[in-house]
Amino acid sequence: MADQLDNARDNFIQGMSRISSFWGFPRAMGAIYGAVYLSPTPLSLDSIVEQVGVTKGAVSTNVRTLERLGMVHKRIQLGDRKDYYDAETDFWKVIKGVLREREQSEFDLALRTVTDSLAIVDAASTEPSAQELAAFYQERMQNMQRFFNNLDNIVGTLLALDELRLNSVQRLFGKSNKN
Amino acid sequence: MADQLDNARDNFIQGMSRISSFWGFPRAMGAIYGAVYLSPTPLSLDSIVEQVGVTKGAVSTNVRTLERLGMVHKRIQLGDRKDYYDAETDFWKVIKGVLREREQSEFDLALRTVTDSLAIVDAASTEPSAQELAAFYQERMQNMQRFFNNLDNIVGTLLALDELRLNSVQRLFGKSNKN
DNA sequence: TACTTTGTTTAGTTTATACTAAACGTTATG
DNA sequence: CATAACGTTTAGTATAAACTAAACAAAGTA
Repeated sequence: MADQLDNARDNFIQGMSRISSFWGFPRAMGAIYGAVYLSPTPLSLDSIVEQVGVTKGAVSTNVRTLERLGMVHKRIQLGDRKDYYDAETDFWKVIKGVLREREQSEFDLALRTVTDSLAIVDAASTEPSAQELAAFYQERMQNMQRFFNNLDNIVGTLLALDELRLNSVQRLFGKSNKN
Repeated sequence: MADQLDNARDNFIQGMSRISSFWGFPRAMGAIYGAVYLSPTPLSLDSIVEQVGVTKGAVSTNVRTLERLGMVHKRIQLGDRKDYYDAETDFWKVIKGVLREREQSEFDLALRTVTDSLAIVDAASTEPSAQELAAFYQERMQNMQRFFNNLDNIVGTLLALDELRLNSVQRLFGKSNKN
């Protein structure tokens, strides 16, 4: 029966919203993705409002970030002023989108923080009185800096490879989610 | 001069607290790790309070979760009632700890959510009227389920390999952060 | 031109949560 | 036994962020 399916869909949407919130995104964002993901046809903004149960404003902003992350795609239809959205079903792409976002925004800010602090230590390291402490700070900070650099390179490489359609992650782990 | 070093340390601590908050952890947690990480000797709870500038209660709770994640280690000294903490400096271990925490807690809850929804659909799939929609739901949900399973296996494998001291990630990408 | 229909923006409210302040339990010590 | 030294717990507060409600802009239509 159809209400059973609705039941399943609601349950799924609720789960997605929980996962979303767990990974630091708004609850509504996951819910919206869940609704779009379970729709056979692209959904209009109002349909999403209806299915998810949040206001138009919330859907508007959240669907925009979803599109920026590449998790949904806007489909415009000729002669129809509404915007329709369907879901990205390649989850590696989804992860890639999230990684890219975080990479750019605050990922190398971590690096910059460490580099800045290190520069301050370097400037003070000539003073003999606190020399051993300065050396210790330098060692620790350099270790962290190295690590962040490595991580940055790894992520950057993965993204770049994927850009070349080689899709390294799938190669590494066996792509069992192609559709 | 020493206040220059203090300056560098404060800057570093502040940066760590920002990174922490960005990844969904309390700000104080990152700050505490930063303070401990930059200390040549294990720090008592009160020293942390002094350096970070939050209350004892906050340090108490945050340092406990830090220890659960394996990011700091408690060092007790004979004849001293205070607890001392030093930092885990192997950042792969740190990541491993965070991954393990998230893996256990809410990671397979995601899986369970999808599985549950799928079960509901399966139960309703005998009804002929909504058959094609049910089939669509099944396909989508199964795809996601497969993906989560793969991801779970990958993470589990990496953790298990690391458990065997093979430290697969370092092998894969070249370990330049050994100390 | 006036009126709909769509999506966006904004001001205000709600909510979750990290943190503070202080009480508390426990164990040592005079 | 009383007091002190630690760490934990709890009740309350502050704050950040997501969401609501409503005004708004844009662009088509009568």
